[in-house]
Amino acid sequence: MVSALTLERRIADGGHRLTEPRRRLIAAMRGLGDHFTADDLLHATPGVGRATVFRTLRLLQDAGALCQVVLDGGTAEYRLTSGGHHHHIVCSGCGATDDFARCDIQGLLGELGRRTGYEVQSHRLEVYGLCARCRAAPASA
Amino acid sequence: MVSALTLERRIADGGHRLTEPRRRLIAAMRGLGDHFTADDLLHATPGVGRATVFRTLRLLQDAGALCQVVLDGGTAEYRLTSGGHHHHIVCSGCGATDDFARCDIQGLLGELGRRTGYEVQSHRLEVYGLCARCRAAPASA
DNA sequence: TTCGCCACTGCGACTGGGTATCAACAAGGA
DNA sequence: TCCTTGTTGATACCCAGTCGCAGTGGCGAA
Repeated sequence: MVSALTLERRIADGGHRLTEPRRRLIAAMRGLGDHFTADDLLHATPGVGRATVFRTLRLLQDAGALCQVVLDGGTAEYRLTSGGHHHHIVCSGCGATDDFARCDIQGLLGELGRRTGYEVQSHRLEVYGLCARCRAAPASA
Repeated sequence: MVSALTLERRIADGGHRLTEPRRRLIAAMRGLGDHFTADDLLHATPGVGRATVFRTLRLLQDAGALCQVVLDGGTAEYRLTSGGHHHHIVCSGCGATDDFARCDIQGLLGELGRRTGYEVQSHRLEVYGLCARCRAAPASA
């Protein structure tokens, strides 16, 4: 988890202003925990406008402090991150997410580039499964 | 590319009816070529309702004859496929897509499962880059 | 060939997630 | 204190996809 201090510093370091709505959104993100939707955030910060929520989400994404997780059904969630190249493993039972940074598929990507003629630039890898808690209690939500 | 005959047989084999709108949608998919959006399909089949387009897309996805490709920006396109586990490499220049079936990341997934406690069930891998044609003519769209 | 069931249809309203516009506001440097 | 300009909330809009429903037509049975 990324500390709120770091988040605030990232905003300031990016030449952006540290306004009251942004502080409240950051606090709400910490309160919401591991993963949240834009709608969760919207409800957690009454008085902050819808557009501001999405603008701040994009700001933090651009700053590398937040990333979007595509769930199995195609819906999007957000997750605070310490930045850098990484991927997600998502629990299809409870929606919990985890990061993993190691993705040694460079060999695969290299061969793919040679075979298809593409110049590979980036990739997106999402892994779906059941977390330990959901495996222990399959009926939980 | 999958032949229209195969598509029609897949629908019939699944216990579904081969109706006129479905025939027209299949013909349009062939005409649209490699990859298309729901909107392309909608415009290529005037008179066929919006809901029917999406219902038929889902039907073919369920039948394994069609797959959804998530582009770099998060938007979705569709692509006829011969089925089976595979992934996509997408050109960020012209939007062309290619399949690739080989994805030897079982080692990575296995280690990931052990380390995180997840029971890995599935994964989604999309690779982005520039196709040979776009590399040759960078200004093309 | 006709009949009848029910899967399928088009329509149109709706939803969810996100963006655009704009006038008013406020952070923070001079 | 003033001023610039980045940021704000409200609201309308967009896009992709879904839902509900009454009418239609595919296709197996008679």
